[in-house]
Amino acid sequence: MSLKHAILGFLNLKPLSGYDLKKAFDQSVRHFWPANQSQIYRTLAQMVEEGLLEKEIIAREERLDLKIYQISPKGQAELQRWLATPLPTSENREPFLIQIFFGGQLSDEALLHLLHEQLKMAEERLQVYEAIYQANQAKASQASDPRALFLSMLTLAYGKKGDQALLAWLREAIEQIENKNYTF
Amino acid sequence: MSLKHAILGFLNLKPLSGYDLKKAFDQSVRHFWPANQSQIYRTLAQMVEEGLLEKEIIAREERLDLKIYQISPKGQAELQRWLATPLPTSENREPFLIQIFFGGQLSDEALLHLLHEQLKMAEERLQVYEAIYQANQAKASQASDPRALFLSMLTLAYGKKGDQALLAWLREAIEQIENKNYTF
DNA sequence: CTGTCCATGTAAGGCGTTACATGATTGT
DNA sequence: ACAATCATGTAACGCCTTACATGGACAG
Repeated sequence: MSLKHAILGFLNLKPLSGYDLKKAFDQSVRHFWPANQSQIYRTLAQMVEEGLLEKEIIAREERLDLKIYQISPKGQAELQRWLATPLPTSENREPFLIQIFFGGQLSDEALLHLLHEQLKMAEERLQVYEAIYQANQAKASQASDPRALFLSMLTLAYGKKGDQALLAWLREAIEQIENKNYTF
Repeated sequence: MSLKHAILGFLNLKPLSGYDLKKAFDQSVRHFWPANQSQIYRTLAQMVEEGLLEKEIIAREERLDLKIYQISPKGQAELQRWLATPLPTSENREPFLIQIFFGGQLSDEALLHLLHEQLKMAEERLQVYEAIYQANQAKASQASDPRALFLSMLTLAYGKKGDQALLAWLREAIEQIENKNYTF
């Protein structure tokens, strides 16, 4: 389960509450591993049971107890093991491609509409990636660990390259359909 | 649920048994929508209940009854509606990127090993795509519906472009890590 | 005083995977 | 004779999503 390992990855940097973890996901890995709140809490409980984490309960008057999770030695070992183990390709599902695949049953207009919508979304996503990229580039010179920063930025570069390829594909597809050029 | 709509897409071309459907998936859309056998049978039953399909039972002496599924008018309407409706971007999970993101906690060797394994897998996948592509190109001139064939081939082109982008990204990452060049 | 943030969780349901179960037919 | 293919399904489990539930602190 990758969610578990992503949590271990964050907690190995520093102890966090469930709430903080959710923010950490949303601010970084959500583009390739969205995590939802209720699932985080459930998984955290499970991981404590498995001995991967330790839970520290901080009582506060008049407020909910704050629960801080720390990685255990067993958790660190598991993280190291998992991080170094090559994974089989993840089988990604692309419902959009099902639409294209069966596009023979659709008019040119409907088809082009689908493609233009994808184009719009990919463009917007790419702009978001570029903005994050540049913001980090500005801070790069003061980074305490340039190698770690570089690696985290690699995941962004992956997103950018992927979107650029998608855009090129979409534009070509649109043009071919418009010209009724069905060669491939 | 996209599985349902993919099934509608196939059955709109011609009636099939559950077994045939599984083969249809495996021979075409599995790269962007793998479907597993038991799920197909369950979904088929569900779709009959919803009135999207009709089930014809063909008795055969001494063998299991053969069950052929046909799309109903309601199913055709639903397929048309779904095919023409733009979908939000599907959030794809990439466990491999989690490993890279937390790669700061890994040695260069371990990191390069991960990347090389991905490289190998992407190269193999790309070769498979190329082979399918060329096999279809050979048959393209006799196609009864060149537009439909073109569209199904578009999904393959998508896979190829995506893998090419992945390969470029991987090669660049490997080189940068080898040279300890952490710029981005 | 209204909304957003902080902070925790539970419950139900959906989609998908893995394992199990059965038995005839066809090809080597 | 043995394996692969044809052909159908059930059961259990896992991961994720959506909706629900609660309540203090703080900012405009």
